[in-house]
Amino acid sequence: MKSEPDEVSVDDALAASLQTVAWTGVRNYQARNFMRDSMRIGDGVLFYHSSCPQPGIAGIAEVASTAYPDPTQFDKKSPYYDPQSDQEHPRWMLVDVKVTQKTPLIPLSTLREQEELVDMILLRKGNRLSVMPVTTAEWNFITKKLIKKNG
DNA sequence: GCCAACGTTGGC
DNA sequence: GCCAACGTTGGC
Repeated sequence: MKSEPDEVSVDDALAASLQTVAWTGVRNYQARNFMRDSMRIGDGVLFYHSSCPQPGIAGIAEVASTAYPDPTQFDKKSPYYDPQSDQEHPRWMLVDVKVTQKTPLIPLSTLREQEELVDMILLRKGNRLSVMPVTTAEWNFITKKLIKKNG
């Protein structure tokens, strides 16, 4: 899951109550569908920092809620306000995300060097999804091989 | 700031 | 249903 650290970084999430943040602002149907249809509480999440000086994986998190309507779509003062959505039929859904571990940053350039990750959706040319699935093999490689356990 | 790639919109 | 125009994403 991608977040711009200027908006919500791993540190911001760790500082939040229960180290949990609502994943507001997703306004892409495919990304929404992944949250709405494919996520289960406890699923692992790679917390990715995008649109910043050092894009890359910055932490490990987990899905902390089932999907529910993104409140910012109804907030006229929010940059994510969507006048075409309505309370009875919310267009945008989100999940809560709980950060469990801040990791040393794994830069995008490092991810691209890994033979095991050539098929990652995140790394596909032109990919613009902010929420996308990770395979078990990719997850294991990243969390067990790339992320050095401290100590 | 640039620009490739993509998603959405809307006329037809 | 097609597709041009437009707006956005996001790395560089």
